[in-house]
This record gives sequence, C-alpha cells and structure tokens, in this order.
Amino acid sequence: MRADARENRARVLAVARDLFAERGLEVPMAAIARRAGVGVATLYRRFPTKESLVVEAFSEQFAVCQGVMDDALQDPDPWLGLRMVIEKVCLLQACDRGFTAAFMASFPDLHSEVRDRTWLGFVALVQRAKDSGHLRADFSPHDLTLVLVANGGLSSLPAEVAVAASQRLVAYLLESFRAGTDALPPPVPLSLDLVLGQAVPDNSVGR
Amino acid sequence: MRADARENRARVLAVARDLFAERGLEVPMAAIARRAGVGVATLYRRFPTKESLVVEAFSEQFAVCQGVMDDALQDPDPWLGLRMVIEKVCLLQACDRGFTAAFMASFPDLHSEVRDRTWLGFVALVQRAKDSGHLRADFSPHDLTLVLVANGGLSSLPAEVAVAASQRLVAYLLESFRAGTDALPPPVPLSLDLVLGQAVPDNSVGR
DNA sequence: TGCTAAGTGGAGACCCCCGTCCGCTTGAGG
DNA sequence: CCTCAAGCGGACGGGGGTCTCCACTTAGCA
Repeated sequence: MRADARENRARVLAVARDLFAERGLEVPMAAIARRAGVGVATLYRRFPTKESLVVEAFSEQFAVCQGVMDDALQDPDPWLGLRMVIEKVCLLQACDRGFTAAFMASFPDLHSEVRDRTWLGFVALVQRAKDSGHLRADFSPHDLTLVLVANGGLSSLPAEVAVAASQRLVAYLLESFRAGTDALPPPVPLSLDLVLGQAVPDNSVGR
Repeated sequence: MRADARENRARVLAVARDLFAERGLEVPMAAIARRAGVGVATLYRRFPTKESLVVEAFSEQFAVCQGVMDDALQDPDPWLGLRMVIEKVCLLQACDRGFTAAFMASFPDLHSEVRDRTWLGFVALVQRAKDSGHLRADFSPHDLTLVLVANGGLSSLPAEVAVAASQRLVAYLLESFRAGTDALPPPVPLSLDLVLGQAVPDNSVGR
C-alpha cells in the first residue's frame, strides 16, 4: 500500500470516528469523505461498504469494552467489578452517539467465540457478586442488556447532557441492584441475539 | 364530506395507528396507503403532511397521558400517584414503537398552556410525594424525562419483550426512587425542551 | 528521469421517501 | 336517471442516500 494511501485511510478512519460519535451512524459517507478531504471512491476502495467502515472505526472501542470486562473479572471484589463494567460501558455509550448502533450492528459479526467468552465471564461475575452478598439475588445477567439498551436511548439527547443523564440513570440503577431491596418482577430473557433479530417486514413497497 | 371519504379517512387513521405502533414513525406513507387500500393522494388530501397524520393518529394516546397525570394529581397518596404516572406512561411507550417519537415531534406544537400546566402539576406531585416521606429527597422532576428517554430506548427491542423489559426497568427505577436510599450525583436539568432542541448541523452536503 | 501500477475524485446509476398533479370514477341530490 | 363536484389512484418531481465506473494523476522504483 502506497504511503499517501495509508495516510488517507487513517484520516478517513479518524474523521469517521469523530462524526459517528458526534452525529451517529446516519452520517452520510459523502460527509465523511468531504471532511477527510478525499473523494467518495476512496472511502469505498478501502472499506467496501459503509458497515465495514463502521466496524473498523469502532473496533478500538470494542477492544476497550473487552478490556473493561477482563479488568472486572480480575477484580477481587466482584460487586466493584460489576459496577465498573456497567459504569464504564454506559459512559462509552453516552459519549459516543454511534456506539450503541455500531455495537448492535457488528455484534453478529464479532467472532462468536469472543462473544460467548465475554458473556460467560459476565455471568460468572454476576454469580460471584451475588455470593459475596452485595448483589441482589434476583439480578439476571440479562439485566445488563436491559441497562445497555435503556442507556442507549439517552443518545438521542444533546451531547451536553447525555453524559450527566447517563451517570444519573446508572447511579439509580446500581442502587437498585444492590442487595437488600425488595423483590422484582421476573427477569426478562433479553439476550442480545433477541435484540438483533428484529423483524423488518414488508419494506419492499414495490410489489 | 362524502360518506366513502369519511370511511376512508377513518381506515387510514386506524392503519396508521397500527403501523406506527408496530414499526415506528419511519413507516412510509405509501405503506399506510397500501394497507388502507387507498392511494397516496388520498392520504395527503386528508392530512397535508406526514407529521399531521402522526399528530392526529396519536392524539388519543396524548389524551390518555393527560388523563393519567390528572388521575395521579387527584390520588390522595402522592407516592402512589407518582408511581402510576411513571408506570402507565412507560407502558404506553413500550407498547407503541412510535409513541416516543410522536411525543417528541408534537411536543412543541402542544399548546404550551397545556404543557406547562401538566409540568407544574407533576412538580407539585413530586413535592407532595417528598413531603409524605415516600419519595427520596433528591429526586428531581427532570428525572421523569430521564426515565421517559431511557424507557424510550427500549422501543428498539422486538415487541414481544419490550413490555416485559420496560416493566422490569421501571420496577428497578421506582425502587431507587423510594425514600431511604443513598445520595445520588446531582440531578440533570433535563427538560423536554432540551431534548427537542437537538442540533442537526451541516446536513447540507452540497456546499 | 521515465514508466507503470496504484491511487484518486466526481459523475451518475439505482433506490427509497415525501408530497403534488391530473385525468378518471362515483356518490348522491334533483 | 343525470349531472357534477367531491373523491380517487398512480405517475412523477425533487431530494438524499449508497455504491460504481472511468478517465486522470502520482508515488516510487529502475
């Protein structure tokens, strides 16, 4: 790959990251190209589809997520680990308008091995936190998804308040998650697979 | 207005309500027309813009909202009233994919008198609930917006789980809202006006 | 310095959506 | 039954999105 091409590719990625964070995934490819000072074709030569650009642009953030989970698993205090996972991932979500959508969009593509390993790790963390007596007994690992989806809804807020709103929401929720509170309705079996398998029927208007 | 025209209008409205609830506001006008068995022009003769159709289709739900708030204000137990407001409005949101967006879109048009009256009523309800000792002292009326926006995020879930997820989320949150729990970071001044005034800059690609 | 393959950008094909226009159809009063 | 305004539907204009094609430019090696 030629030197100038490599530089262009890097600039495109940086611009894409910025714009996705600022405006969400619906930012047009042409806008990214213009801001990066290249033509649309250059984008499409390096990233065959918009989705591939999205995945590449967010791969760093996904790695951070992975790291957060690993750290949490190694924390001797499982309750603290759990709190950290929720707080940090929600903060990532709140700071980056495109993060949730990118996460959802690329989740099926993430190597299922990685994905399953992470999920099982979280399940174990939840169990340890319950055993330690700090996490309420009827907390379900699926509640992580619940928190993520709810917190993702905040990305419709203007950036100035999104972070503060997310922090307050998470604080409220974490307080409920602590042991010693009353019983809840049964947990929702809310796997990410379910979230992703949304039917989008009958979009073919021409029939 | 001719009899057949009135019938068509009613059918369009019914179909629109169904489709908006099922798929959200981004359902095309053509799809509504097709399902209602009419042409696109018929839609636009009765409803000059898509937005006007949305507002009309959801006016019933908005009235329900208003009623919920009124009921809550008249409940002798302010904490119960507060719970009811949150639970019922969140349920409406969870059952209807288009509700949140329609609410946001039509909010500026709602006569500001109605809007202010409702808001002030809620603020009063919050104060009474605090005075009764059931609601935590650092709860902010703006937290209602926080709950609504977070709960609105759940509408990205498939319909089968959205309601259950919403109920669990609300149950968690209400538990935190009860008096006697620890202090939280300061409340977010999260008015609906702020939510609505989202900048959508630089969308004019042609420059 | 000259050659060539890699790289480039913009025009445009294709699709989807909102909203309009216009020639045809039909309800219903006389 | 006849008339005609009210009603109708589909074609179409305009705009914005993704992605492709192709004639031109340039980096970098000999």
